Amino acid sequence: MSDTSASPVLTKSQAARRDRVIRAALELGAEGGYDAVQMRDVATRAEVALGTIYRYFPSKDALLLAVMVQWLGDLEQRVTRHPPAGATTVERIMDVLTRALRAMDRDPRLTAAVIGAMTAGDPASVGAINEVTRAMARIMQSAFPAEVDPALEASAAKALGHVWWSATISWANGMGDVDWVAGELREAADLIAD
Amino acid sequence: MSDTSASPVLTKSQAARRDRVIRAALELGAEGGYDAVQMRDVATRAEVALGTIYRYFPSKDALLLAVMVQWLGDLEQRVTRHPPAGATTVERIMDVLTRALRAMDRDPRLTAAVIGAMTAGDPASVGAINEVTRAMARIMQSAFPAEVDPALEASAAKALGHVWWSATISWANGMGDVDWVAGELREAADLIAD
DNA sequence: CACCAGAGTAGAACGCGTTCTACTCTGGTG
DNA sequence: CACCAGAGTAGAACGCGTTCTACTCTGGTG
Repeated sequence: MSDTSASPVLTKSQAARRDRVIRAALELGAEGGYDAVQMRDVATRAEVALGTIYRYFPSKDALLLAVMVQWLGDLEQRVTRHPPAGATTVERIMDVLTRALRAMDRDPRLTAAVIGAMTAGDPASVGAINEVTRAMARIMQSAFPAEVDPALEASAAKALGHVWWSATISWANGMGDVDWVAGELREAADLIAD
Repeated sequence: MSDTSASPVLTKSQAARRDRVIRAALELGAEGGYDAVQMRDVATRAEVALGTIYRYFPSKDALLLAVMVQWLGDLEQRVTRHPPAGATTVERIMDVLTRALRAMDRDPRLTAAVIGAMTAGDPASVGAINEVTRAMARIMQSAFPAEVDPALEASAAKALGHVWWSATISWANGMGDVDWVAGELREAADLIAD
């Protein structure tokens, strides 16, 4: 699901190793942000040789992206289980986005680390980034009522996705807090969602 | 203009040195992108000691940001000299943005390098990033007719700025070409500009 | 069981951003 | 002119991502 390459199915102990590595990166990132995720430390904490990490992930950024993919998968599950609430489309959109924002705000250092990885332009990460983008779009679409013109809805979801993405990057770079991001999103949602 | 810190006014030879450094970074970036802008090479090409670069710019990213600030200053001047053309607001917006896009497309490696620097989350760069954002907003506002409600106009310009920024980052990361960015922008502009 | 491919390990090595050291040059002040 | 602060220089050194080397372990096949 998160592996676009022809992954030859991991053995149980391999999957466990991969998970340990992701968790170690996640913990270090939550504690100290991007710079604190040092590959030597990840290796130590995951009880794995440094070289082994590179067997599973082509780079530090790819590893952090894997963290994000897992995180987004969790969010999507939650949204599926608890569909967005609200009378108007704008309210429902804001409900979904606010949930995502809250989750990000819980581990700001980690989120910033992951966003940094996504925007670093590592060619090896393009696949993972696409996956993230699509997941975000799916999550957002669940906020639109069923009877809206699909083309228009896709446009609106895409535009809002851009606003989301841009504002989140700014936030990760230290300008404005979560409320600012929410404000930008609401302003755009008012403008766009008829 | 680009220095928020209390810069004690550069001497002529200092300004020249600073310019040589920026130009060297610009050239290397245009030739080979972010990775090709190596500080040792910048120093050599600018005929300056490695340490001297760090007297002017706190980091590689800050240096690349200075490149972008200069670039945007140029764009703003051009737009002021040749105001955006077009009968409708959407057309005028697209005119401005297309000009910026063309300029970016002329040096894709450099642009990607600069975008990479902007999204790297270096705290020392926040000032420069704010400056870039404001310049972009100013440039965009020149495309709106004078009689529009200023609050609405500001919202629209901000939202479009987000779309611009997000799409450009995606482009810099290798997904979609300039036409894709233009498409995303037009779609959003149609949606937003009444 | 004997064997082998290839996954994992410890740790050295490399590359490039950044910092530091020891020195020289420059341009303003008495 | 004598002097000094601090800007500039050459190059060593450091830190961390990434790669490489030489070796061991593991789990599947005859």
